[in-house]
Formats: sequence, structure tokens, C-alpha cells
Amino acid sequence: MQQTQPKGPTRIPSDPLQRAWIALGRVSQSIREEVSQALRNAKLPDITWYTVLWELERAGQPTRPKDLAIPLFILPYQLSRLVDRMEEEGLVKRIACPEDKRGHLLEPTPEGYAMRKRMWNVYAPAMDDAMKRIGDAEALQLAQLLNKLGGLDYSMPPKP
Amino acid sequence: MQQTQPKGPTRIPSDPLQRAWIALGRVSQSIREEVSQALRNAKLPDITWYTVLWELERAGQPTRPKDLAIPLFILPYQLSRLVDRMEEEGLVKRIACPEDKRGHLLEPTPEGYAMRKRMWNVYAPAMDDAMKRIGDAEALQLAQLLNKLGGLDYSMPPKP
DNA sequence: ACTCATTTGTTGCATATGCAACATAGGAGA
DNA sequence: TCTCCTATGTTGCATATGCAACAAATGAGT
Repeated sequence: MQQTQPKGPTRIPSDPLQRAWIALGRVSQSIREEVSQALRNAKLPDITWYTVLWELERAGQPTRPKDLAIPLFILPYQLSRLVDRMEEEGLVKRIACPEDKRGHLLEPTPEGYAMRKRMWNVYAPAMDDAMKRIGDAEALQLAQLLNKLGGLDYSMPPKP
Repeated sequence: MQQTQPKGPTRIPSDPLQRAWIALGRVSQSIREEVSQALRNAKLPDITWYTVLWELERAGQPTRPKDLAIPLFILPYQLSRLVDRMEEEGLVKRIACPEDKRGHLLEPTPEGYAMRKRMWNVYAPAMDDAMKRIGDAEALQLAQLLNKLGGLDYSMPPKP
């Protein structure tokens, strides 16, 4: 039988780790909220929609849901309904997948491309505003620390 | 008439800012999910409940919703229903507020205190696990960068 | 005291979400 | 081929959420 948790008293994160944890939670929430607000004010869809559209556009070809779910950190059923709504709005379409009849391929419609551009016009300045308290050098350092913390490199930018 | 947005072409965040933005979104999500998972696995309530209980405990006295909503970054109606559910589970109680008959004061029940302790026994090691990829010095640096980015100091630790 | 804007908190309703169960196709092994 | 396990998506249902409207109390101005 394998030991999955160390014994003894509860492992308590060091004070610096706790401070980083708290700051991460609050700052990410507040920054995200700031940008969401900007999109709402402009009567545009949520950031998530942007990300889907951008991932599809970046892929450069019709893409399967499972290949999107991973980079989007989203569960299959979440994506399923997300696509339902986006399809209703005419922003993406599901097309048949020749190699696997279970699934399908996702592709932005022309309206989808247009919408991503419109969203970027709001998204970009809002992001810039939200992040303007730090400079480029600090931003780079922050990105590096975060990527180390996350154990992966999520440097892929959202820009068009 | 005041100019609220600079003119000209869309302000596009610098590449470092974009990388920091992406990393922030993804890493915070994945780290939070990791800890949430640990709590779910232990059949314990969500992190939010912990935070409410901890804020109340830290305040050291019955506290009004409006005084919690701010540090919790939560909207009034969200807190209202959150307290509904926590009260149903017997973890907090609403008591009359002598100075303002609109509102009331929130106080953890004995079960509330006990629950926070039980949650911390899972929360703490999970946080430690989730953050173990960086050391204390890096964590401190990360916290500082994030606090600068957020424009406030959210260093308040969640520990008991 | 009276009026009215503001603060504080709740709620009705439409929509979104999580979870578990489901449907269907693919693929490995006999 | 046949069987069975896995992979890929979707959906029914209960619950949670956001928004706007609401209720009640306070406090400021007159």
C-alpha cells in the first residue's frame, strides 16, 4: 500500500505561499471582472466566446471539440453547450467529421470571424487598462513565475 | 466633454502584458480547481464557504453582510443566497442588528467553527501541493507583483 | 416633522451550470 | 466477425447564478 499523503500534523503552506495564493485568487478575479465588464458594457459576449473563436481561428482549420477542450481548460459538456449557444447566434457551425462519425468539426462562420474582431477592439484596450499598473519587465517576470507555478507554459497570447 | 478613451487605433497590450494575462487566467484557474477538487473529494463545501467562515472568525465579532461583501469581492445578492445556504446547513446564523433594522449580523455557529477547521485540514495541504512548484522567495515575489498589478495589498492569509 | 435620495439586503425569473446517465462510434483482442 | 472496453459528445434534472425589480430603513435637506 502506497503512502499518498505525508503523515503527521496538517501540512500548512508557508506564509509566502499563502500570500501568493490569496493574491492570485483576488487579483485574477478582479482583473478578469474588469475586462468582462468592458465586454458587457459593449453588449458583447463573454471572454470565453472570444477564446473559442480565437482558438478556432488560430488552428486555421476545422477543429474537433476534444482538441479545443484541452487548451481551453473546459469540460466536454461545458463546451458542448457553449457551442450550442454560439451556433444559435450563428458564430460557429458544426460540420461533419469524415474520420470519426461520433464527433464533428467546429468552424467559425464569417459572422464568427467578424465578432472576434469586434470583441478584440474592446478586449485589447480593456486588458491594457487592467494591466497597466505593471510594466513590461514586470509582466514578463510575472508570466514566468506563474508559468513555473502552473508547471506549464501558457504563453500563447490571445491576440489576432 | 471629457475624453475617457485615447483616440487612434485600438490600444493593443504589449506581448509581455498579454503573456502575463494569459498565464494569470490559466494558472489561477488550474490552481483553484486543484484545491476545489480536494475539497469535493473530501465531501466538504466550496472554498467560498471557507472564506466566509474565516472572515467571520477573523472579525472576532458578529459582522454585517456589507462588511463581508467588500473583502470577499462578492455581490450583495450573491452573499445573500450564500448565507441562505450556509444557514440551512447550520454553519452561520443571522442575528438581529440593533443599530440598523435593515440588516443583521452574521455569526458562525459552533458547527461553523468546527467546519472551518475540518476544511482547513484539507484546504491547507491542497494549497501546499498546488503551490509547491515555487519556493518561498518566488512566492513572495509573485505576491508582490500580483499586488502591484491589482493595485491593492491582498496579503491577508486564509489560515486559522 | 416631512420628503426624498441612498443604503442595505432580498427575491422572481430566465438562464447557466454541474453531475451522472446516456447514446453512439471506434478500436483492441479472441 | 464478435465482444467488450474506451473515447467522444450530449442531455435530464436538480441546483446555482445574474439581472433587474423590489422592500425596508436610514439620513440629509428643508
